[in-house]
Amino acid sequence: MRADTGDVSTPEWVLHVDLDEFIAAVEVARRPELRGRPVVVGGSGDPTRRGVVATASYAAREFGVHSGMPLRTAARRCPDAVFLPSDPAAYEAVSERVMDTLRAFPVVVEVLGWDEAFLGARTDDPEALAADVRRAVAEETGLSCSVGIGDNKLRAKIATGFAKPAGIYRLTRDNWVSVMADRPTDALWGIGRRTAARLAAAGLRTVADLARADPEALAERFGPKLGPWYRQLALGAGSTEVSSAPHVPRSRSRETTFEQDLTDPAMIAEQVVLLAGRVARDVVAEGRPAVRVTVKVRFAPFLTETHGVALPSPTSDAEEIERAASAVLRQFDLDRPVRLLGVRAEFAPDRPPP
DNA sequence: TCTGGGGTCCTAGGACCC
DNA sequence: TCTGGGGTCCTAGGACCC
Repeated sequence: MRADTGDVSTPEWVLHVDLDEFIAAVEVARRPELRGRPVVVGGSGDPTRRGVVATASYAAREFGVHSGMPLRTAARRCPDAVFLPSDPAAYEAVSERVMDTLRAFPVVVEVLGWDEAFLGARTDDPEALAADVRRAVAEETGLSCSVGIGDNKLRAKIATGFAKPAGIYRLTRDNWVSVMADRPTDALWGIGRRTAARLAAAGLRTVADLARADPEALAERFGPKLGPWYRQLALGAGSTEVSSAPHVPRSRSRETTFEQDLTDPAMIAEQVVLLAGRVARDVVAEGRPAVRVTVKVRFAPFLTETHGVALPSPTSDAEEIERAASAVLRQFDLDRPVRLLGVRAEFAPDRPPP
């Protein structure tokens, strides 16, 4: 086993641990007077400005406030909510403590984001392990989490939805059909609103419909990989490999939505250079050179275009990345107001072993 | 629902080559 | 020479996720 690949286990059980209302819970932990109140975290914390909800506390969700909703809408639905700005550094720090708590168990921990992880475990009693995990996380961090137990990652992940809040739920081949068959296809992890609508247009509304569909017809309609994969999701099939290997990023990006749309080309060009500079610092920190630079422009009202270039040679040099981004910007027709600018650097893909 | 920011992966079409 | 077919690479866009 090489140190940089981490542990890979093929476990008897996959547990999916997901913190309850994570970002809101972190904020409440440092402002105890907010406990039980509707709390909405996102953007600058000012609901009159552009931004969306990162996390709403359960009290705020009762008013119909949810992640991704514009802050303005959230304020309309729940005028008494406390609005707070996002503080990524704080969430990162708490997340680290949670993950360390999980790593203290005899399991393989695969981090999925700030507030989620898969655990690969060999145990006769996954419910007891899940309860121990919930207790340890609460003791070490004061936070509540929910745990999905599955015989693969897909089922564990979906199980967590049924466990929330503050619970434990087991979803395996034994109860997959009885629990999932009649649910809409977007109950599956990987099928969202748009794909669910396209599937419905093909007569496939439920998980059972999709499980019965012909893979070749799905490939024809949805693509050679995606079509058959959707059916595998409906069957509850998924990977059982849980890996603690550190994530190797494919790209780094920075983007900004402006409070007021930009129309002055000089100002747009200046912002692209600033974003490219931030990306270049991220590239240097990553320690691998960029091979491609892409610029994203979102025009008012909400039309997004991207253009990119392969760099002449891999580089981490800020001036080269800024120059590339500026050159790419010239590919756009900047004849409409711009609400968002973004710059992304891509790294070389992993080389296959010789 | 007037729609953030940071990512990943897949698809389709055109270019290019033999 | 009005014209095949397949493979691969590149690019833009879309969908999804947290």
